[in-house]
Amino acid sequence: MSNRRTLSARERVSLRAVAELAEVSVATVSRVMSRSSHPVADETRKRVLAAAERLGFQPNQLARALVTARSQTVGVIVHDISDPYFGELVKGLEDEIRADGYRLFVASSDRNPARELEYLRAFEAYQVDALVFAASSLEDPAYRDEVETLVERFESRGGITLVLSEHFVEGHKVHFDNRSSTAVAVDYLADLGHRRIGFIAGPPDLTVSRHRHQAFQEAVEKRGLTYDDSLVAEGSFSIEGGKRAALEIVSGGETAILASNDLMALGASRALLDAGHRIPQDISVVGFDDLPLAEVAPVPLTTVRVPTYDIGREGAILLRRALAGEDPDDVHLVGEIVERRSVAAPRA
Amino acid sequence: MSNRRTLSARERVSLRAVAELAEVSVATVSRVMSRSSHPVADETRKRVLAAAERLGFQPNQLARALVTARSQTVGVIVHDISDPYFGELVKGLEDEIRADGYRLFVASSDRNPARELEYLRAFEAYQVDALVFAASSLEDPAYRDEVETLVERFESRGGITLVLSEHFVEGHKVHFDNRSSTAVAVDYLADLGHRRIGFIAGPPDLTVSRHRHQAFQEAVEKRGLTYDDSLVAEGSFSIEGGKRAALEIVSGGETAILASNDLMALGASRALLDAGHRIPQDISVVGFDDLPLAEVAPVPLTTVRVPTYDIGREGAILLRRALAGEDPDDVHLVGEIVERRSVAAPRA
DNA sequence: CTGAAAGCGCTTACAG
DNA sequence: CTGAAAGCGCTTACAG
Repeated sequence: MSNRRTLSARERVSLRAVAELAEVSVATVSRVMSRSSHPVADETRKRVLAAAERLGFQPNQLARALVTARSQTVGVIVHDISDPYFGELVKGLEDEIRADGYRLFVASSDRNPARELEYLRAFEAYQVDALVFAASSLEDPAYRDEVETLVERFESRGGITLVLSEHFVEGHKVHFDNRSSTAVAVDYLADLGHRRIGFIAGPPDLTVSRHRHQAFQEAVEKRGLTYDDSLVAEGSFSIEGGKRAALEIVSGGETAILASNDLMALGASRALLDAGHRIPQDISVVGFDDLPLAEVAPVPLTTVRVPTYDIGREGAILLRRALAGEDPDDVHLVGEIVERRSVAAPRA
Repeated sequence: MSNRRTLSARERVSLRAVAELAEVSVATVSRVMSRSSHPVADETRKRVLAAAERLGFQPNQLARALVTARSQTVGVIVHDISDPYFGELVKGLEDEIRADGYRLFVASSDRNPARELEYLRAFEAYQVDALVFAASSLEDPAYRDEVETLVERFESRGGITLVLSEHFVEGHKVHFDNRSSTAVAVDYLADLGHRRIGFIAGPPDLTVSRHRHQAFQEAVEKRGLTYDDSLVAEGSFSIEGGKRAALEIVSGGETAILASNDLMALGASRALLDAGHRIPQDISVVGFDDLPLAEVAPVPLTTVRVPTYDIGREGAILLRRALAGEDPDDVHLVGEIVERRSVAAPRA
């Protein structure tokens, strides 16, 4: 470690070095190293490859990107990479796009408009080939204007945008229908006989929170069930928030709680159990996402399955096609209830 | 979306465009935009800034990186970004290094040597300023040779390497002492009176698995407790693996199980409970990591706390200093038991 | 304080 | 099939 500085003078091996060793021009080396379709004599190719091998030549992607205007990178915005939901999604994206030689910048906005904008600008500066909005948009007018300007400029230069969340940005999109999926959960509970259902909402400044919340209210009213403010609390999409929200709601005499993500459902389950309520005998809990962890919840969690990995994966497939100049159709993915043990019919 | 192609001809706005509008040379524009210390007249600076603003100029980082040989990017290798452990670590890294203007490439090796090598080469090609090994090394001789060659070359060109895991690579390092932390867990259980302790190991081809496993054996023997093969099973660091392993072990009459990560401890807890064992009355379970989810486990999990976020964060601080040309000392972080409800003294 | 020029490491018409 | 040359968008001695 100590000699790092002294060695730092040793130079990079460039096309030129390879060219000199192979006794050909840099143009020729470039052609063989970049797998250009331009013809190169077999014998020449061999010499070049040997020289490259010998010198441990690695083409500089920065230089290549600068001239081709293709960086082979994509920038993805998530809310929080430590949230397993986003980890799963990014994994799906990466697993699929990797083979095409694309590398991923990943950035957590922390749901902070300024921070998200900063990252978006950085992505632009690094000339990413695609922008991926894995994070739902923030409900902030100034932010909205800036994002739209930026995306427009980005696309006008040939950039692709891919939307994997509830977002106002228009681009290629993997749709997950939060509204109908929320309704599915409400119907499921209503069919079981629940009449008073509590709801734990996500952060109010997120589009996805608003959609799930509205869908909840609509579904509940459509079924003729009670909807009032005492039945809903905000849980910030976090474990802690879920705990707080559950305790806030639980006094209202409801027989079930629908949390708008699993993290909150997990927190709610823990808090409810610790407060002496039995799940599902006293109260049912339903989550949203179906994280791998939902199965090892305090009570195995019945939840709405969001095909998170596939959202990433299908997104990558869209991306590949769009990057290749095609105009692929958007894809639509749906949720479904996965029944575990946190739900039962209300006691008579 | 439909007009993306037709617009793609519109050109990027470059230094030159700004220079023309401001009626100065590109050198001058460069100086003001890059906050160079080279003097620029106030009046000139104002004109440049105005022109840049008007054109929506974003300096091209690729070009800048090519000439400065500083890309302001860092490449981080994790095993699996959907594993909350790595998500947490990357978050710590990002939160801290972001302010310095560095962007993160993140890549999941999937514990596949070929894939990890592919990413490492890509990072080199993109001229990242630093390589971060968040993932423990793989126990594969050919891989080891290649990684060492690659890292040596990388460092010889002035690159920084940062190790945040059990790894053979030498570089700046945040040490987490897996051995002593494992011993702490064993001692904790032994002090409670446990004599037969089961162990769920991680994938055998990972250095960190081997270290924790060896430390377990040593600690157990030091305490004069039983160690034999029937007490250990491999659980691949996953929930599913933890389930399988727990069921495999549980017949051996042990009174406690130590899982070498929380994911496996969670799976084990679920499987044990479902098989009719009570935790901790019949059997105690101890995890390793203290994921945020450990608290919302089937039984709130007693576990060894690994300061994951801080490993990332402290790593970023080291990185910042190393990148600035200093030679910061490595940092050492320690584990501790966090007591929840999955452990009790064995029944008499 | 300002600018002309060389150069970072590539790719790609163009000419032969 | 091969190469000389221009150029991608920047930075930075060097000269004035």
